[in-house]
Amino acid sequence: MKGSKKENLIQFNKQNILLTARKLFVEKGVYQTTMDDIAREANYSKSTIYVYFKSKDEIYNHIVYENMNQLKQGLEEGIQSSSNFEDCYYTICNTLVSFQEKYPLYFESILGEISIDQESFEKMPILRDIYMEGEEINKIIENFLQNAIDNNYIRQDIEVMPTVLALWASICGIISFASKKEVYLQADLKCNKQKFLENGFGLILQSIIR
Amino acid sequence: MKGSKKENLIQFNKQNILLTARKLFVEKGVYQTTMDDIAREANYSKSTIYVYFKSKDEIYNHIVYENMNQLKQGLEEGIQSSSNFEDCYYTICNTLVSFQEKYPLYFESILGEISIDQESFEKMPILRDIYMEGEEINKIIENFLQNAIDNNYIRQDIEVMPTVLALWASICGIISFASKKEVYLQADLKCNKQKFLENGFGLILQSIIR
DNA sequence: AAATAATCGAACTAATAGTACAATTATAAT
DNA sequence: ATTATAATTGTACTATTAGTTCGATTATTT
Repeated sequence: MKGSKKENLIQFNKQNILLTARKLFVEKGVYQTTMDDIAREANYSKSTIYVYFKSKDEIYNHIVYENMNQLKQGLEEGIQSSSNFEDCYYTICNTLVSFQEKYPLYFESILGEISIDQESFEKMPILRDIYMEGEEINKIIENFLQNAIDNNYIRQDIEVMPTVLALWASICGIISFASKKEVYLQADLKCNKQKFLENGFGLILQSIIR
Repeated sequence: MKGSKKENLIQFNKQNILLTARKLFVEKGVYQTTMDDIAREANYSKSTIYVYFKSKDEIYNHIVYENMNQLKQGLEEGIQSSSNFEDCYYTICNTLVSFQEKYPLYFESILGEISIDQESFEKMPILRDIYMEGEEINKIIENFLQNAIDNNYIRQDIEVMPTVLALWASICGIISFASKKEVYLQADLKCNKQKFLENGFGLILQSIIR
């Protein structure tokens, strides 16, 4: 079944639609992009769009999934190419920053407005993929932290999993804030985004370091 | 002008509408609540609703403002009734948690999806009030941190303002995460929300403590 | 009682997600 | 080459809802 000519065509069409949606979502915003827009721009009729995707939401979530996958790869590569603990920590942070800058629309979604109940999974299977991709990203950070503990780079008294998630939540919180309040930081605080981020990441690092 | 019988009546009607909207937003969700719903439930005609508020968004933002005001008061009271630095820190955290639990719909908005440009302020004056209320909340946290530095409770090498905001962003990030992923924390991690929060707040505290 | 202001109601526009389905076109099988 | 099958299209449709319009009605003030 897979790899057949037919299956390939289906995937090709899906990708076409997703690419167009991606482009339009960035250009005009998700809400302002209509299904008619996507159909016109991708050169399909609206009916055909609905053959490939059940709803606009499903299109959106497919893009979220692709982005998560990309983020996961970015994290893996970044971690592998890092030489020491601190380097690795900042690489993870910066990968997240780059991701937020590249896909500001999707960053929040990736942080987890995603439901994890069976019913949603059945209604929209891509949600399960998103969930699983999230799990894998967690594991990556978990490994990083466990490694740091084993090698005595950081405090020995921490519980790995809750700390992984708290770290993740804090770092994402800081990135999200920096992005939303960039103008404010610059104007009222004379503190540019980059400096704010470095300061924030440094602070978080202090919380786990030996 | 203010305090006149007429002005009072206007305020009374506005409050009526806001209270109804508040109730319906919680009951059915913001998006699922229509202007017709609000009009019917509040016993005004739709036309009258539009006399008092220019749009649904304006209604929403008025509620956000009221909530921010409440949060500010909560923070002020909490801080005043705290006896020492750590107590105060956790009081601030818990005030935020309570707030998120009481108004989950509005928590994210309060963290700052609010624009701060002149144009938005002119189109919808309540946005300026929201902005200013945010500034005051910042000041409260700033005072708390400055105090702690002065009294040598925490590290002396900290730049106050960026740290205030990084703290705020981290704590809110953790709260937001805990709320969105409560089911996941419980099911997959056997870690209840309360424990996760305590752990997370403790971590953040480590980052500023002496 | 007349003038003014607030409110109402009901019909309207415009936008858009999603559907229905018959007509058309491309692809595959015989 | 012809037929059967599948994919695609176009068009018109439903349903929902934010926001508008405006003449009629009701309440308040003078």
